[in-house]
Amino acid sequence: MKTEPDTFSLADLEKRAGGIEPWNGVRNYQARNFIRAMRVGDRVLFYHSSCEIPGVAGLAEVASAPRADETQFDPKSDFYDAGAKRADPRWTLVDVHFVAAFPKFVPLTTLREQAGLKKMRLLAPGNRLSVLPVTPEEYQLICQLGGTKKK
DNA sequence: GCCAACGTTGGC
DNA sequence: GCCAACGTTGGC
Repeated sequence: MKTEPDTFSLADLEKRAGGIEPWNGVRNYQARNFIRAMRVGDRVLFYHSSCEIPGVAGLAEVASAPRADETQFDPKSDFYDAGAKRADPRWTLVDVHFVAAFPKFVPLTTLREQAGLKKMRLLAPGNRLSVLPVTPEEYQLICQLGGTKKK
């Protein structure tokens, strides 16, 4: 899951009550569908984008079932969607729970050097999705690069 | 700040 | 349903 650290970083997540934040504001159908496939306990790589050194900052996990993103119904929200209906919500979120900051930040440049990550969705040209699937192998390799024992 | 990539919108 | 225009993302 991607976030701009200037807006909301892994350190910000850790400081939240219980280390939990509802991941609102996703407004792309493909990304939404990935969220809808999430289950409690799913592991998350926490990626910092649009910053000085983009890369994976650490680990989080899914802490709720997918549910309606309330900001779609709030006219005052930046994420308001006039076309979204209560009876059939258009946009979905999960709660994200802090797990750990990597002892070693894993920059995007390092990810690109890995033979084992050639097919990773995050590294595909023109990728713009804020939520992307990761294979267990990719997850494990990136944990090793980050200096965290695999879980 | 630039630009490539891609999603969305809206005219037809 | 096509496609040009436009907006956004995000690395560099």
